[in-house]
Amino acid sequence: MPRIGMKPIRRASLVEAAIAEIGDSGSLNVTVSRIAQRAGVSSALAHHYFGTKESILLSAMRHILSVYSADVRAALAGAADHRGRVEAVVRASFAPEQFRPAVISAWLMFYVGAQRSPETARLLAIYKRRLRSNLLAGLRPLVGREAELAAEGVAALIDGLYIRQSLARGAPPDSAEATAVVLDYVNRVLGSRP
Amino acid sequence: MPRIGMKPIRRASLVEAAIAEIGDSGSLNVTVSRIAQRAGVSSALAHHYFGTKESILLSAMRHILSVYSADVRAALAGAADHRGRVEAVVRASFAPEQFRPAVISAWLMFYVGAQRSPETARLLAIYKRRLRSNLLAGLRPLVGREAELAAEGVAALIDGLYIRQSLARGAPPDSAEATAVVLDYVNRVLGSRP
DNA sequence: GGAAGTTGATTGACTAGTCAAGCAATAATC
DNA sequence: GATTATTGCTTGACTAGTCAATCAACTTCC
Repeated sequence: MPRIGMKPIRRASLVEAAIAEIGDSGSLNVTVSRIAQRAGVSSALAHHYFGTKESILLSAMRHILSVYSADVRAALAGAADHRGRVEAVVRASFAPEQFRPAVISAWLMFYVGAQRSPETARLLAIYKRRLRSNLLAGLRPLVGREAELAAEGVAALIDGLYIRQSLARGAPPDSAEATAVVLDYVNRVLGSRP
Repeated sequence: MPRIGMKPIRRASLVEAAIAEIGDSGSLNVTVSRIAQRAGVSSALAHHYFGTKESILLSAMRHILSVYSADVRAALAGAADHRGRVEAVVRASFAPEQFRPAVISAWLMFYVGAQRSPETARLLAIYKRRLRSNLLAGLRPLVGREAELAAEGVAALIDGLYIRQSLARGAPPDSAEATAVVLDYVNRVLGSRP
């Protein structure tokens, strides 16, 4: 049943299947066969479209990062002031679409992958830089040179809450509580300033 | 050259080699052969003493956790008041002996392992509970029911700083800065209370 | 007829775990 | 004090299994 124009469809469904598979198996059992099977195709086809397994996983990572970036941009667009911008970044980070088991597992796997794959490390470094930059843009006008320390703290807090959630398999992620923890920190940093 | 009484020596050196190997290769390349080779023995010997690969890795984890526990206890013993106890836990968490590349990589691997190994998850849950309990003991007398949120924040901050450091391969971990970030948070929570 | 899409079967590399045998130090026996 | 048995230690070679990647062939569309 070969229909023309399947390339983007297959690529998308394989990427989706890879993320789901990572989420289910906890990131190490992911074989190309399993990903392909979940996407409803043969493993050979996965290789046909991606070449290597690493390429599939990198595409999955790029997909997650780009969805996250879009969410952050959308949240920032609706923010009224500096404080609002910081809160927007935090809320976007824990939006239910992001803060769900499959994506959380995928993030953990990215950190592992970055240990050996330079391309994974590069993508993660871009995320890290962008997050820091977004936070600083909101914080610096409000707290001046304290901003650096605070941005580092907020970023680490976000990453830490993700990683801790990955441990609680079974318990569904609680976006509201995670957001509350980070915003509490932000409030302490900003105090009652404008 | 078989001398009697080698069992504890071999077990210790294999555990040490496992941690070093995890640190070098970033946690996934660790094969029993490599661990054994680094410890200067054959892979069969590693199986003789540990039975399974998982058992080697669990022993490595237990070793790291027990050293960390001892460090925390020692730091707590020297603390004068509640605030000192919280600071002691934080400082112990980033003591140079703990906060070094091999151990940081090992922690990352524990989180990954916990996804599938119930025993790993159990050990990590114990660590999580103990950390929380240590923090609460110091925080609760000072901030009452705000303590829960603060303890969760401090714990996530510690985990997050570890995970972020795992990314900075090459750059040596900066214990002082990590400690400063967390203590800054603690100070904001405690304010200028006694 | 050619191009795009797809797969079953295969290959080659790697790995955890097993096994039987060999070696050195101690203990038992005379 | 010398011989022998026992025990702990160690290994090379092997098994069985997995997985990424390749290939040759088949199918449908234009």
